[in-house]
Amino acid sequence: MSELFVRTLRDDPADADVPSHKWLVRAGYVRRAAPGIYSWLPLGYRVLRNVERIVRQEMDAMGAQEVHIPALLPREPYELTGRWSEYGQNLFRLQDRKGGDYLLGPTHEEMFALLVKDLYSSYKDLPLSLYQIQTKYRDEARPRAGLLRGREFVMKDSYSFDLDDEGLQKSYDLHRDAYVKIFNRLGFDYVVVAAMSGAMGGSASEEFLAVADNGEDTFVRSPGGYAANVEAVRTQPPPAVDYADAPAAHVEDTPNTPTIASLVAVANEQQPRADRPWDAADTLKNVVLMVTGVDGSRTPLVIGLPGDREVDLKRLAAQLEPSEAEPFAEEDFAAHPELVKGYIGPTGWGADGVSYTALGVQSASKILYLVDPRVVQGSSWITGANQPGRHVFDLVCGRDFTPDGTIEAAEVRAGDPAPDGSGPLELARGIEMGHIFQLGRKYAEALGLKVLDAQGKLVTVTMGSYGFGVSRAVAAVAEGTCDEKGLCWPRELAPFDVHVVVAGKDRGAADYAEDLARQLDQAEVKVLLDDRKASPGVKFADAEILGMPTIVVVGRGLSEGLVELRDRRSGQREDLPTGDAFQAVLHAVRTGGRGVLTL
RNA sequence: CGGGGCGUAGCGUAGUGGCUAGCGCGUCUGCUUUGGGAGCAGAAGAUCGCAGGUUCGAGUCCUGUCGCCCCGACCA
Repeated sequence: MSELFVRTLRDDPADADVPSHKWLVRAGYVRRAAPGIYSWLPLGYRVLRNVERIVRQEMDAMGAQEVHIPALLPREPYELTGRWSEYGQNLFRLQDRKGGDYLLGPTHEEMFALLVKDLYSSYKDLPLSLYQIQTKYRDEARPRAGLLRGREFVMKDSYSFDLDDEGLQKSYDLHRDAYVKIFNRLGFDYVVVAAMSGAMGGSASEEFLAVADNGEDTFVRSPGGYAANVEAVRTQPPPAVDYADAPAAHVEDTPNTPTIASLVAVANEQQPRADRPWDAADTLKNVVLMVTGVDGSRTPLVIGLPGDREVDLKRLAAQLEPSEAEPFAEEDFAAHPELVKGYIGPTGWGADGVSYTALGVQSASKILYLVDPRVVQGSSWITGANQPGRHVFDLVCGRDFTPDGTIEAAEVRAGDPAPDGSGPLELARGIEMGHIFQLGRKYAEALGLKVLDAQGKLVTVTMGSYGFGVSRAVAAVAEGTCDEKGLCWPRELAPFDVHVVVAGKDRGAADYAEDLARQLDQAEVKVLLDDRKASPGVKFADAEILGMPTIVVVGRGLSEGLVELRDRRSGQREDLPTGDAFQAVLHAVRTGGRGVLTL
């Protein structure tokens, strides 16, 4: 270790907030090179390669073949699929000396599809799964948390190519199984959730999340086994209501009720219900947003949802992808006088003769109106009358107004029912570690990837896309396993199996430790030997920060013929006769034991 | 891209417009020490993020810019 290129820090770096970032820097595993860009030092790089090794083994085992596509890519393929513009600001673009456009690959669907198109042309060539472990580049708006969200990161991405949907399902399942194996070996708490496919397009997709309190994703799960990213949760709509006997809609003066709370209070005062007081869930809140399309077009969107729910902008964004939504600004309201802030109602209804035309406002600009799935046919609401200080009561969906459709934009709350009836949902946080998609034919179509089928007909190939964050996994595992003393690697990922600390000053300790290290090395155990001339306290602290699973202390016990074996995770210590140390360490390493093992 | 906080040596930090920018850790040399981040003596290491400006004088004030962290919109 006197030769290892590492320097541990005694203080927490000021810019590190999350534990994995803090410890990876303090332990000398990585150093920041630029915003969201990190250099791997010897210890960190060993962990990274260990993750890669596991991924390679499992990908190879499922029959995928490894290739390597450049990170520096030409513009054209991304132009063909529209992603040159869809990826927007997140794409690193550059030009060569002739002014030709290039990009640093954020993901490689296009290149893989073109590669297969280039070489294969028959159904007999399929199915095929290719993968690579490659550096990806995304110019993130906000890199954060060290390795967890960088602008340069290492990803394993694979792609499957099949003739039909059945084949795609099979390839998808194979990948899913391989992912389960990978995640089990990485040794951390994870959950597989239903996901939105986002910018990738395509249909079915699932995410593998590392369960972590400071993860960026929120997911739900039910006692019955339902699990989904909140973005992908499908609301269980209540049954439609028979409104044959519902009272007619009527507009009432409700002065000074721009908020749901003030509206409910006034409603209870002026229009009390016979059976129970009004509450927020009786109101229909209409939220206006400005949606910006990929082409830069801006269109307003009104979303109607029960008044006791907020719009979850993250969920909404996932539905609108790749368009982006932002709250309606004051100038937007000025440009749309038909939308009366605080008193917005569903468009197109005609109760009591009140309508846009009746208000003397041109309704030529029909605004898209989408509702939460809870706003079902026949449900009755208190909602804005599109006039300041007035609301409509008993406004019935399907009778008095007809939404243009539904949208999953309302916040998901703990206790909401799971869509499959498997019980109330619980919310938790996670780090997205892997994402598998059934892409379908979007890319194959755009790029003309077709093969001849058994009948000699050209058919478009269907694709799957499977990502795994390799460098993120290093951080996520560190995040999930570290403790108050430092890193604490699981066996398969640790840079070294054993950390031998020479704690005695006499020559004998150093000699014994070196000898033990040599023996272990010959037995193919990876040993880190701390032979530095430093005080024992320094060495113990460093051993804990660096986080090798097994620590051997050669020191004061040596005079009595004893060395100490420590387990980093549990902190268990045990004195062993010097003659047994080699076998004991070997046993601990080979059994993957978490505890100290005796002979 | 919005809101908030912050940039001083490898790390952590102090610094009322006024002298040669201070301290701790780490690093180097020497001696002593060696089971929980040792002691003494000495040394090296900073264009105070960058660029302008105000001023007799700027780490300190102003403007811009870059970067960092946190909170919101995106993803492995």
